Amino acid sequence: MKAATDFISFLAASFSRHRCFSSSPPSALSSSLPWISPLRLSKAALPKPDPPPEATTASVERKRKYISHESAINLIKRERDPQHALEIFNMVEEQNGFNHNCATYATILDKLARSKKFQAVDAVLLQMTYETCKFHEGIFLNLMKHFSKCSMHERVLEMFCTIQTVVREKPSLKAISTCLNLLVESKQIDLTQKFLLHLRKRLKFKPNTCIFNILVKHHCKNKDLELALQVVNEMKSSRISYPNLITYSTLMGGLCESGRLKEAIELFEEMVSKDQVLPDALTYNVLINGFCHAGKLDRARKILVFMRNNGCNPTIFNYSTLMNGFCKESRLLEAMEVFDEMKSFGLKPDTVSYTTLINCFCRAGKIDEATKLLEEMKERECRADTVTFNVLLGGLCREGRFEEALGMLEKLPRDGVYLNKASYRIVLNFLCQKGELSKAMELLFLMLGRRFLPHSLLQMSCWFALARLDWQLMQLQRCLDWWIWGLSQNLNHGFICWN
DNA sequence: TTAGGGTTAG
Repeated sequence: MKAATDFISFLAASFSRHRCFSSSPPSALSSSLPWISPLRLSKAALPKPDPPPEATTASVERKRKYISHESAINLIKRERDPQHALEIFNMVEEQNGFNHNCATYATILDKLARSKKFQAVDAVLLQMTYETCKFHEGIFLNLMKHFSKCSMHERVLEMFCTIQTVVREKPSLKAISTCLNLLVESKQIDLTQKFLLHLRKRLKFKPNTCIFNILVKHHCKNKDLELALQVVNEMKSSRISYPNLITYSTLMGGLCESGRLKEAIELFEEMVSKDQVLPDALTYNVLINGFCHAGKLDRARKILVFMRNNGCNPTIFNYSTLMNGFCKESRLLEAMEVFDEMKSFGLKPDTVSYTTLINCFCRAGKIDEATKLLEEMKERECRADTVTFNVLLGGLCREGRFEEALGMLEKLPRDGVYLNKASYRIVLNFLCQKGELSKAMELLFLMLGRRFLPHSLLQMSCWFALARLDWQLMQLQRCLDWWIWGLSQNLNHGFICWN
C-alpha cells in the first residue's frame, strides 16, 4: 500500500506543471466530490504539454521510476478508490513513450464497472475508439457481466454490438453465448428475442450445442416446453450441434418443473439407451428434485441406490435435495437419516446441507436442536452464512422467541456476520403479525441505525394508530422525518436499503 | 466465468 501512496505523491508532484484533466486537482485525491470522468479523448486531440525541463535531479528520478504496464495494472488493481484508480490510469499515460494497451484498459474498466462507475466506463470506452492498439473481446464480455449484474440489460446488448466496432472482428461464438445466456438468465424475454433476431439478420453463423442449450433453457424458463422440444429436435438433425448431457438435463429440468415427470423419465431413458449418453450426478439431481416436488419421496430416495449401482456416486447436492424434499413434507426423521447416510459415505456436509437440516428442525419447532447443529458447524469449521441465520431467525420467531431473535440481530453484525434485508424483514414481519409493536419499534431503531429502511413502515404506522399507541406513532413520525432530512442533506442517499 | 443441480425471505 505504501508503494502505491508513494507513487501517487510522486506523480501528483510531477504533474503539477502539466495540464490537469481531472475533475479535481491531482494532489487533492478526494473521493467525496461528485463523480465526473477526468478522461480526455485522445493524446492527439489535445494541446501538447509544456516542453520537458532541462535534465535535473528530479527528472532523472522520474526516469528511474518509470511505470511499466504491468506495474500500472497492479497499482490500479490494488487501489480501492475507483477515482484514484482512474487518476493512476491517466497519470501513467503522461510518461514519455507510454501508451495504454488492451490489458491496462481491461483493468481500469473492470475496476470502474465493479464500483458501478458507469459514466466513467463510458468515457474510457470512448477513449478506446481513438486508440490504435488491438483490443480483445474479453473486455466487453466482462462489461456485459457487470451490466447484467446491475440489471442494465439494454447495455449488455450494447456491449455486444460494440465488439465489432472496437475489436474490429466479428463476435465469437463465446461472445454470442455469453450475451444470450445473460439475457436468458435475467429473464429478459423481449431483449432475448431482439438479440436472436439480430443474430439471424446480421451475423450469419451456425449455432453450436452450447448456444442451442441456452435456447432450450430459455424456452424452459418461459414454460414453453413444446418450443424447447422443437429446438432439441432441430439439434438432432445437425451433426455439429447434437444434443449432449447438458441439453438433456436442461430439458428434463424443464419437464419436471412443469409437472411432466413421466416425460422427463422417458427422456432420461432415451438419452441412455438411444443416444448412449451417460448421466452424471447433476442429471440425477434433476430427477431427484422432480420426484421430491411431485411428492414421490421414496422413489427419489431409490435414485441414490440406483446411482451407486450404476457407478455414479451421489454428491452432497443429491443428499441436500433429498433432505429438502423430506423437510418440505415434515418427515424430519428421514431427513436426519439421509444426513447421517451422507456422512457415513465420507461426504462432508457443506453450508447448504447444514442449512437444509437446520430448516427441517426449525419448521418442526425444534429450535434447540437447530442451534446444536449450528454449534456442530462451528466445530467442523463449516461457516454459517446469511441464509443459515435467516432460517434460524424465522424459526425463533415462529416459536415466539422474539427476544432471542432480536438479540441475534443485534449481536451478529458485531461478530462479523453479514445480515441482509431479509434478516430484518423476517423478524419485523413476525413482530407486526403478532402485535409485538414495542419490539417492532426497537427493531426499527436498530435497522435505521444500520441504514435499513423497512418496507412496512406505512403498515406499522397503521397498526400503531389502530392500537392508539400515540407515543410509538410519534416515534415513527420522527424516524421518517429523520430519514427525509437525511435525504435532503444527501447524507443517506444511496446507502439506505429499502427492506 | 460460453450451456445443466441443492438452503431462507418475498
